[in-house]
Amino acid sequence: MYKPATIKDIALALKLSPSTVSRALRDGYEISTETKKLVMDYAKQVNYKSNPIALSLKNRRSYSIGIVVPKLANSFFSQAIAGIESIAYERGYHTIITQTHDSSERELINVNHLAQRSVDGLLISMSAGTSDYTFLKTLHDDGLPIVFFDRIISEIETFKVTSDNFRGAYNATESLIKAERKKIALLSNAPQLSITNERLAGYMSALADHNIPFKPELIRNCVKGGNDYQEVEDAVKDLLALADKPDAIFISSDRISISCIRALKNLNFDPKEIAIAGFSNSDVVDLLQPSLSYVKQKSFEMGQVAVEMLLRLIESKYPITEFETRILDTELHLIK
Amino acid sequence: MYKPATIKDIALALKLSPSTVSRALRDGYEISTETKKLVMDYAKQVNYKSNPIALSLKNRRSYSIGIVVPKLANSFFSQAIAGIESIAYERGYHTIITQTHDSSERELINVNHLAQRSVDGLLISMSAGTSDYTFLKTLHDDGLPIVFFDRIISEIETFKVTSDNFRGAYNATESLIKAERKKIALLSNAPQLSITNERLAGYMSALADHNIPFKPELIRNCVKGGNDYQEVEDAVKDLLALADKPDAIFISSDRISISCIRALKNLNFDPKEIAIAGFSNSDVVDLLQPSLSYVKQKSFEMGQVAVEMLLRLIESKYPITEFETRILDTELHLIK
DNA sequence: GTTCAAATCGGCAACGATTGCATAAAAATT
DNA sequence: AATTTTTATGCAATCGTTGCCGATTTGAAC
Repeated sequence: MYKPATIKDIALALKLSPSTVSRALRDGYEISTETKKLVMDYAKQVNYKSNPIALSLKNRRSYSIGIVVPKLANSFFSQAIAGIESIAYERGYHTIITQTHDSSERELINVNHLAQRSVDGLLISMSAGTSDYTFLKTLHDDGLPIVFFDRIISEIETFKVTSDNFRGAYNATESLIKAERKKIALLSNAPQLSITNERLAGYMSALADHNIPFKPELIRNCVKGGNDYQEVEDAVKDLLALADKPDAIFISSDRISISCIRALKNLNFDPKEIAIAGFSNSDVVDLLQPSLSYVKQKSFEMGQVAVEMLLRLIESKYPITEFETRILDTELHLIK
Repeated sequence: MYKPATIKDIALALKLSPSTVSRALRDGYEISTETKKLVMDYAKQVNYKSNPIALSLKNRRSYSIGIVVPKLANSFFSQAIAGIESIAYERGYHTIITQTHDSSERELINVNHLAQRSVDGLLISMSAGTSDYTFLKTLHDDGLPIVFFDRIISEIETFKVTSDNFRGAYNATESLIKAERKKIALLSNAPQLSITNERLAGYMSALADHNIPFKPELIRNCVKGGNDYQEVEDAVKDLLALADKPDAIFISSDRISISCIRALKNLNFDPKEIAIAGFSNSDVVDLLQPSLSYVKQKSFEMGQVAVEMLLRLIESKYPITEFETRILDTELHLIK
């Protein structure tokens, strides 16, 4: 049975009271130098480490923050987490990472687990499956600091950070137009996500600005967000079977972009026939064949911004009522 | 300030004692039906959830397990984590994921944090940078259940699970030989890792079995394990500048495989001139150009096996002294 | 010699939940 | 009516730590 040394053990061994040991370890002014040395030496000897669980219980502060993302296998999120950690560690906080696999049940469980494990705050990017936010609203109303990133929601007023999805989608779509493409299809993500709608708006706006009529029949929603390859392949097959076949596809999500590339390869389509552009933060996107022009989000920076907002909330002495939503711009990488 | 409802709050509101409330909530046989209903209804009303921190403190059991991996952005590890979660959740355990970025300092901090947060056990795949295992040995000797997966060590006796790295490397190397390649270079990982040496042995054995002389000058160690692209590009450039230039490269690590592909592309090498085969669990490896024959590990299964071993350790009533090291076979995917 | 203050240290309580033991009240038995 | 049994509930300790108050000792000042 794993049982680390406690203050009581030290007190017993040294015939002191637990309070004295505690103060000696924290270098309290009321303890004599000899006692301090005695305690500290013995503590080192038995490898004493203060128990954060007991401290959490007493202080309701844990110096750890919870992270909830849909999928770690998604490069965007692992990059954002790296950004979060880079700041959090520096400021003395630990991170506890959980993933939901885009399931709202899992999300509910993970969030509650983190909240009850007394994390000091929560960084969350919403799952595609979630439409009921009351569990988050309850926690937030009870005073748990929460910051949303990337997949944000409007139902809760707090700090948020996301990408300029509108402009990213606009630019990518425009790049296809400038490459002489006229019939640009859209492979879209789950419709309840903020990013889905912003990207759709960017796509439509680019079409409008270039006097290309918007055709709803060129849009396919992949509600499983690329977690299900077959759904994407079916959508692609469907699009390419249209009488008025599209000559380009804009893909509004990372995982769907990958699946679309695979579908085009499996269906043996000529890359010249179909141009593709899409959102992707994959670190190998430049090595993929067929190749993809891609919109890259500033994932690492987004993680950093999010955690800085959260620490502001956590460490503020007075309740904060003025919130900000930061929008980070995106980078368009063209590939001929 | 975030402050969820406690048993005391309920007791006060209902004019009962905390003990009665506790027993009513756990459906104790000694509590009258009316009292139970009263308590349960009120608990639901104020959204009462038992505080796992308090329980951890009392029971020294948290029903959560700690996971320590080098890098989440590495597909192998995110797949293994998914495997771990698939079993852990089913058995009522939570997971706490941390990454070390292959830094042994970070590893030490994360492991200690998890141990003190009273996880019931630890699943760990070692960082490339670690050579001193005393911190783990101390925890293990103190009774903390630990299971190693993938990057295992021999210094601590416990359950372990890894891939058949020898055979994977052997088969991949042999496939290059069968494709008429005679001068096969090796891009290798950090030498203190178990997997590095096993894969090196497989490579050498395949050469020997086919009467190809082993040439040390064809081996390059990338000690940063592909975390540093430049290191890999330099190694590749160096190999291709040899007078007796290799006609194939076997790459013994996931991240290095990707970097090597990028290097070959950046250096504009003719794919026909250099055949490559390597370990990779990337989910887009089949879409990469130049293409790669790859050895895929059973990552998901490995996570499942590891967590099952850990739960055996955790839930065993008596100390376990007979340990097992499971070896999972690998899959070779050939690409012409 | 008396009073007071500083220097050290111990004891108690509390954080939230559980549980063995004791106790109270009500019901059943004699 | 007295006693036992059943039923329901409260008390106190526990986990590890720390804040607060009180106690003791020592020395100095008057």
